[in-house]
Amino acid sequence: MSKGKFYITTAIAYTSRKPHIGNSYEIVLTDAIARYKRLQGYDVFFLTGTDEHGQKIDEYAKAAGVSPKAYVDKVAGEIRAICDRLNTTYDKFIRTTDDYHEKAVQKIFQKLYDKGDIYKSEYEGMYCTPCESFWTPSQLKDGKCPDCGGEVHPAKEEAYFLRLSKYQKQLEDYIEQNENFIYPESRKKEMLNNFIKPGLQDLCVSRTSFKWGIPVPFDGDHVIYVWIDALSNYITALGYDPDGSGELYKKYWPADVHIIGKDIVRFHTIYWPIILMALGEPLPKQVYGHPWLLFGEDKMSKSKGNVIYADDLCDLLGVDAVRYYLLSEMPHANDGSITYSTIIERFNSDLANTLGNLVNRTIAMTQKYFGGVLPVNDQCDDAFDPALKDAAMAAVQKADDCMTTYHIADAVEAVMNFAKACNKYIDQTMPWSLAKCEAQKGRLSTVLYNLTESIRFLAVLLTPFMPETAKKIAEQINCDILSYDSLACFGAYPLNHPVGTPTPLFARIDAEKMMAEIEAKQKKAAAKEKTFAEIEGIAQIGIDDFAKVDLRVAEIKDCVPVKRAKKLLQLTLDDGTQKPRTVASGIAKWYKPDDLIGKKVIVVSNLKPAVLCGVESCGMILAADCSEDDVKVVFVDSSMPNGAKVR
RNA sequence: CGCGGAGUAGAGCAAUCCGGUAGCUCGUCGGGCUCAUAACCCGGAGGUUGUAGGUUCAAAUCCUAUCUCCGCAACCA
Repeated sequence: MSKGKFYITTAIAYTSRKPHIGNSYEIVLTDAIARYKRLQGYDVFFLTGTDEHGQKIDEYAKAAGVSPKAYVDKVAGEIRAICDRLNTTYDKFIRTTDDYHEKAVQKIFQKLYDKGDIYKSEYEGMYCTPCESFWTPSQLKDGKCPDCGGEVHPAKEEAYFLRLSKYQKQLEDYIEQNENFIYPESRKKEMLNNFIKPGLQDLCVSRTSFKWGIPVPFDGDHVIYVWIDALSNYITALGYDPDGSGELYKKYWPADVHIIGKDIVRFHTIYWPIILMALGEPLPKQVYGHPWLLFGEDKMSKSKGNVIYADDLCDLLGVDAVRYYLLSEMPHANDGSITYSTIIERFNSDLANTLGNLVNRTIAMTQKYFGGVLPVNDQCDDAFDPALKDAAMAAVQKADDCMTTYHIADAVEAVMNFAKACNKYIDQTMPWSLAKCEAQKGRLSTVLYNLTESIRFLAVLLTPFMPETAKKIAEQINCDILSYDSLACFGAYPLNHPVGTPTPLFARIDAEKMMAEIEAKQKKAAAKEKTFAEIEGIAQIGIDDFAKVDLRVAEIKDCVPVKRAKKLLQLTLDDGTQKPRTVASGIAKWYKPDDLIGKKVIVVSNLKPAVLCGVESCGMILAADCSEDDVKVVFVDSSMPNGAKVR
């Protein structure tokens, strides 16, 4: 029985590097919602994928010494593998380098251009010829180029713009008329007050500074702005085509909800709706900006070897435990945190003790007292029974309320609270005591039946969150009545029906032992990282490339903090020339001026000057990244003369 | 004074909009039970709600100041 269609998407993941566990939250969250909707009978289409264009990827690929395409193929593969490992049921995995997507995006761009909503204009500014850079009047320093201090002249560069201004009123009306469009509420105010009401400026939607993108169809010098490219995936994946869309598109668009991180709400609630309005297509019904998963103790960093990846965690604890943790630990509005000790704690207390033990003890008792088959009886009810049944029905209702507002953690909690109610029911009814008296057999049978039926409720309710566990529970109670509709009333579990064998669902974890293992693993990873990993994959250069870098010994004569900058120190160096050299360095966190004055360092003397927080920096001093959060300047012997060339 | 978020029991969070006995989970301590995975059930201890003022009969909640932490931006040449 279908309740209608439900189209749900994640943001597509940027293929800059392998995602850690925090990045994996979104796909699990979306999967839980998708599974829940399917369970309820919706015709669900669940889309995820990867965003593979842009300057950053171009740069990463260069650093790795491979082509952008080879780079994104590798990372997209890793991302997809993690989605699969997390047992997510996406219906389609789109890549923005897919041929059909690129073609459709070009058509979209063309259509908007033909319609006049994208227009060619000029990016105006002050141009510095030697630096090949544009500057706005406010960036200029005394009317000169802030980079080199040279003359600038007014110049124009052509670019394509999207007419956001035209749709401002229409967007504002849509947001105000559709209360739930931007969710949660707080983000809606943020968008309206900060961006829309002050007035939208037309958006520059093409780039000429790099090539790794989809070319503008009628102007090969430009590539399409990555956000136009990326956002379009929600419709190109369904076969949207300005000249006539496919069946999937007709069936599923508009999206019922876009699940995205809170940092990209702006793109999804301003640019995206306007693109759709310009195309004449309906707008998504809702955009949910979820919070981020942060890291409790230390910051994760490769060099410490403590980056938590979803697949490693799955190896350690099992997929469902990871899903359970992500879904139950993340608050609805605030950022959540993750540590190994909280994962283990939750695993033991919720999964092993509350849930696993409940299933185990119930089935064990059924086997022990009735050989696994509960005889039909006349349902000897007791005072505790209505409370249990009410709790079951309440859990279904509460979970549903929470799921529809995307309070996933609360929905999970509602289900686990019911498991606790079952444990309490066992203590109240004391089956072991009933078993001692033959006259109580009927009552005992009723109690165990109620428990088995309750466990069936749990199996169904847990399906969206822990699909494998739900399946295992169903097997142990030997029951395939698992539809959502079967929760309409208490008592669908068949009478006189054999249960399976009790097998622990989750083995308790010895926290100390596991922490020791993890630490050992991290040490190993950190050691490996320091010696090899950073060096592997770096593109090789020739001696002539190196010769371009001019390194000199210099003495730090003076050092002051830079105003308005947290990380910068301004150094004055004696590099052997007559002229003192000023260099800005981002080491304020680790060094005080007094630590540096009088010391000798190595300076890259022929680096193009740059202005940082108002300070003109001519060159840079060498320093080592000792770990993610520790930097040490390379000091050299004081006997080296200032200005000596280092090679 | 760049923008924003957050400071509540040992830990993680709720209550804050719209003032009215500060709740929940984990841990801890005590008790109970013995079907079960040292599990389960009950109870206790633990908080002058970051700090200082103010408004009020009454402040975690409203106002002012201040400190700290975290994102973003800027910036790590």
